[in-house]
Amino acid sequence: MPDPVADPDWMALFPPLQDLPADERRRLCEAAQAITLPAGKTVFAPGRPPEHFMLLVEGVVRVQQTAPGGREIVLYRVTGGETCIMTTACLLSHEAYAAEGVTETEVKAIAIPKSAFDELIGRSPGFRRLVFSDYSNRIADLMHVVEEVAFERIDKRLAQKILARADVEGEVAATHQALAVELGTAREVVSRHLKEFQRRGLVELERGRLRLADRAGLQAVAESEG
Amino acid sequence: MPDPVADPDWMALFPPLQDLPADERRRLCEAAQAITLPAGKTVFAPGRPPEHFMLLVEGVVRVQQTAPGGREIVLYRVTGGETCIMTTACLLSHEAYAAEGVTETEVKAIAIPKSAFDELIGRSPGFRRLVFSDYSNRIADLMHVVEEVAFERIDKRLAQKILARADVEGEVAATHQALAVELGTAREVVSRHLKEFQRRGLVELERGRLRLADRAGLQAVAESEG
DNA sequence: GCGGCGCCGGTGACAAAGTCACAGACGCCC
DNA sequence: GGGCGTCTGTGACTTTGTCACCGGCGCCGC
Repeated sequence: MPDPVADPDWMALFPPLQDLPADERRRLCEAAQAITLPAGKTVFAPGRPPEHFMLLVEGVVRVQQTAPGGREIVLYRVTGGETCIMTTACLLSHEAYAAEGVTETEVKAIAIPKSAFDELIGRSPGFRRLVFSDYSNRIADLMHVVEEVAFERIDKRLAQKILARADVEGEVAATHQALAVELGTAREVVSRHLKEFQRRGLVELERGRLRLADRAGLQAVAESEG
Repeated sequence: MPDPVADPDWMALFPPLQDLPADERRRLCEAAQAITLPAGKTVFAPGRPPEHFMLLVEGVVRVQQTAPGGREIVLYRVTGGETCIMTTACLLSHEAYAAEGVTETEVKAIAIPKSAFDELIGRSPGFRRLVFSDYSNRIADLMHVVEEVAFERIDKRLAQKILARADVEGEVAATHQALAVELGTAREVVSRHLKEFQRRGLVELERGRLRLADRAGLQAVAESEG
């Protein structure tokens, strides 16, 4: 029978932690602090050093970059069961944040003090794997962003994005501006392409939302070459 | 007096390793294997899983991405005293490479078997710091690339690049194609901008090389706004 | 109810960047 | 010297990004 102090609910999301001996789990749980953040809050931003290592339990954090000129681009999202790499990187190498993190939903997370993090990393091979694998995934995400931005056509990327963000009804709740930030482009560009999609009968547009009218057609655009 | 087996030359490049007790250093040195690669060799590429963790002792490895259409972009370079993150990431999370690594000079490196790497990571806080800090630096590099590609003008980036690659004489040995790959753009675009730089008296062009004629002028372009 | 204000989307004109096709120049090797 | 591959130049065109400005919509306070 599990010990409720050494096995809180959130720990189920992080299987590697369960490899730890019970007494270490207990110490970890005592050091950890559960926090809840509302949607739309800035979690981290350039110029604010973090103090804790973060495990995200529930919700979504969007990580994005803002250019001096005001244009923005979404880099990746952190969801439940993942660690916040930016925070980790800053904690471990004392560098400044180069990006900004914003909660997109209400977020529940576990904060672990740096000292406890260091100890865990040293003692638990599973925890190391967790952290390293999150790092690797972020690097893969970033390389994907580079590839998209540098080489792919906007219409293709836009089609991919709205297909990915559509709910089961085929509805996408996003302004043109929000989609532009996803792609790292300008709002006008998104507006024009959406207009063209509409002309071709691929989507129907409304203020602040759109509906997929021809999924197959959009798929064709999303998978088109060069 | 240092033990020549436990303190080979290359270890001086990796200070954290010197924190290890002498017997562990010795074991590490026995497990490690020094390798030398000629310039222009592909070190890793999508589809080939690595078997060793790599410490780069001397030389430069260029890491780049190739698009289906054949266009390429340089992501970052690995130099002496750094670890090869792509290799590490692949070793630790069993993912495929998403990029390609090519030696730009002759390269001397130390290969460490996965098992020895795991042990080191567990035992040496300094070694962990080394690996994590290399990870963080790569992430920072990649975010910088995203920012440049998504938001900066080509002429500005080109000016920065040739300033950075010029030797003390102000010479840059690179073809237009090579510069295009650095920036992730097309060769024609580079040719036209260089032509314009020449017209303005900023550079002198030759086949396969160019010379800075007006460093201050280029600097102005490199630092210009929007 | 009405007047602002801020966000949302639309548009035209233009500038910058990327694509395509092709041509000439240079270096090198036989 | 001829042939070949790489390097560079160029024109015409498409796509993307920028700028300036518009009207519409919703919301809030009065």
